[in-house]
Amino acid sequence: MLIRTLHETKCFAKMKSGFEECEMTIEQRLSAWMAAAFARAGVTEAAHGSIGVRRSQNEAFGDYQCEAALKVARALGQPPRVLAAAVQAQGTPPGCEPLAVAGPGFLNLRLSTAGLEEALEAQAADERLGTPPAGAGRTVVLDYSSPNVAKPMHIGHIRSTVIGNALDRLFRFLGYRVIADNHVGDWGTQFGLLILGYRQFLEPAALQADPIAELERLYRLSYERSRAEPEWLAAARAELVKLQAGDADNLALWRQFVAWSRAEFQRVYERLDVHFDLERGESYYNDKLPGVLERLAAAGVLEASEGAQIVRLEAEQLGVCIVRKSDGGYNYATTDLATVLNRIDEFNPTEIVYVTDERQQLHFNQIFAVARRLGVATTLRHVWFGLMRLPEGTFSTREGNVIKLERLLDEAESRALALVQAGSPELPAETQAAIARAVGLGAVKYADLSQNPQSLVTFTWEKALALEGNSAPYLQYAHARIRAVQDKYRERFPHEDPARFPLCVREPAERRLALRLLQFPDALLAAAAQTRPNLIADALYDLAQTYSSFYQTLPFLKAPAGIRESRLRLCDLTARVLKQGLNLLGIAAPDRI
RNA sequence: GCGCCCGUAGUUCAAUGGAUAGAGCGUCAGCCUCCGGAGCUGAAAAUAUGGGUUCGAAUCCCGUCGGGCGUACCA
Repeated sequence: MLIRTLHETKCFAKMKSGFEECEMTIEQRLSAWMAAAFARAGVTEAAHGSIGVRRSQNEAFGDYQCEAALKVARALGQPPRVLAAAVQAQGTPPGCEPLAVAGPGFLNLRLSTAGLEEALEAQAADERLGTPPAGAGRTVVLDYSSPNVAKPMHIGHIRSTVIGNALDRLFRFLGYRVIADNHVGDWGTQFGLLILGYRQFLEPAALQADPIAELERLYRLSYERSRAEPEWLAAARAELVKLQAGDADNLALWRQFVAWSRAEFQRVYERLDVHFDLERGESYYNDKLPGVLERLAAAGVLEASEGAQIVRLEAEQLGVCIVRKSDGGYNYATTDLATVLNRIDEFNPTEIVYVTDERQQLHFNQIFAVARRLGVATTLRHVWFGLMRLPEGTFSTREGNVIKLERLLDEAESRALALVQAGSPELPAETQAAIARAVGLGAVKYADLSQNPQSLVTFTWEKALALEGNSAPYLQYAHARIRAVQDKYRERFPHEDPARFPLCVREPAERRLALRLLQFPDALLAAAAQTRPNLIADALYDLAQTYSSFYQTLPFLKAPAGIRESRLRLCDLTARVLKQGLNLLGIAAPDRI
């Protein structure tokens, strides 16, 4: 598991004595207290399972709630409210008001004003905004994006890239050592067709203008012909065999294809602000494939069937996994196994995480099962996401209904630019363009990251480019507005420093904001544990909404001295959380938009 | 056929088995003498369907209907 269980986290926090306050989130601290209180009342986690608190959905029920009394009452033969009352009698958690027993047996917790203020001061003083180093000492290899050579990156690629990159940033922030690897599809049967197509149909002018578009066209032509002419297909296979045997001409051509593609990918990654530690394509593992077969044979799991070499996985309901084709060639299962083994040897990771679409579930389940047969103990996880499709159906290179990723980004930027020009005509054009890039790109990324990765998404321009409501620009706007307030404060009170004043949380709007701020670290832990960046997006949107309401309700600059500074500090902390959260999603938060 | 996933307001999405199912867009009604209206406040509006488990189900189990994906040599 990426994130330890709550119990383990508690132990971890205790080991680092002296830092307890910073090593645990509010929710973890209250959960630990609650588990101890239940233990004193005779109910242990060992006997009854994990006991903790969760944030309340409804503020009428306090800030946090515990429903453990309801869950274990039956096993104890006690009415839940009696048990809850017994826990209530154990005392009051630090920083809280006395426990309340409510409804059928809920225990409701409300942070005291002093407790809230103290926790907020600690968060404000912490560069990491109160986030525990949950990944310290752990290594994760993160495999994402992985486009195919000779094909343009289209909007179907954005999910793996953007979701994977958000997880990448999140894990790093949590203290993991992350090895982000772009497992580019640069080897395989498509190259036979491509080489043949290149020799037959190439238009040099088109190649010069846009190499990838031309390669894609060549591939499509060659593919179509292969379906009609068996001889063409056979010729393509022959070119592939030559390539794999190291034929100099074919190898040179292949290298050129890869180079063109990589240049194009790189251009997109730069725009997306996505960076990898490794970009090992499938070809990297080419010479390691025979070794995989040897290991499988040595483990006694290899079997011949219909001319192919397979591993039977019927026991796991996973069918059979072909590791060597009947023509002697290796396939992607072999490559992925070699990749697993290589990553373990080289990086000794705690776990390896793959971010791909849902269609590869069976494939990875097979790979993981075979790896276990080879004695691999490393945690292997497939984080899959739903396909992206168009209203009229699935993308298909052959049908030519793909939308290039770069076109989407261009469109996003130009729409954002129009807004910036209208809203901030006084800014220099260069600044406007930079803001438009941040806003447009943010909108595109956020559209993907703000929903559950596993849901199937239907692409629409309207949704992908939303600039208001639950969108990145809304968050960026909230952030920029805070920076403007701070500027104005410095202008009017040049000799004051808000940091010298305590935070006070008195008004309901302040209290709500304070709670949202303190819940940010828990959202990060949940997002990592569930590998769902949308939990970060949800928390940020909730925070920004709460902030906007706070902003409308209470005066800052016109508030009495002291209150004024406290509110400025709340603004500052909100801006920091928004900026950090957006950064984890790969979205910039400019000071002006 | 078998396997995986999904059906939530008009629409696009939320909701770690918990209390009154939340948002965006759209619709309707309000809010700029004040710190940025890309904003705020309010209203109408939803768990496909039938059973079951549970103190409690959108969530877990079974059936039905509807949709997506996969299912031996593409990756």
